[in-house]
Amino acid sequence: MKQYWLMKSEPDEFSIDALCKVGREPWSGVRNYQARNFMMTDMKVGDGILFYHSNCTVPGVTGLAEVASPAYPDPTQFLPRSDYFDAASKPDQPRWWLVDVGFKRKFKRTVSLDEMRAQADALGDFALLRRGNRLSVLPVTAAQYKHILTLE
DNA sequence: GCCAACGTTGGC
DNA sequence: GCCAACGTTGGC
Repeated sequence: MKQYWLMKSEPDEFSIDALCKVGREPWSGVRNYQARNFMMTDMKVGDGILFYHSNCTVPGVTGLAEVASPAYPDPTQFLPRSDYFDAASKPDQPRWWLVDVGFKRKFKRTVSLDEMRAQADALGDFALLRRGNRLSVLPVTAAQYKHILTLE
């Protein structure tokens, strides 16, 4: 059963255009257990992803991607020079896991957070719209995914 | 740059 | 196990 997800990225760090260019990217750097668990245990190759730009002028969904690999340990946790280094994580029992994300397409226009808020009735309970939500990887229902596509 | 919300850490 | 302190996220 195909599932759907929303994954946030700061466009200054890694935008939908950057993903388009490289085609596929290991989603490294997630250091939140809830977000990790989604990648580690729930995501399956081929799952759909809404690519979301955060911390920018117009936050919102800017394109589509897909889960392109099974989960594997995030290599950056073992790199002492990395911002994402985690001294407490041991290679025989990695703490942080990720999946590769593959580019599908860029939206013609951004479906903004404002627009999605305005569609709260149609979208129903949506983790992205919950107050104070800071999760960078979150589940989306098939109905929500479909509805957001109609807003493009 | 501000700040509310929230997760994590560590002392007790 | 509680909770204050602290760090981070992310909208504005």
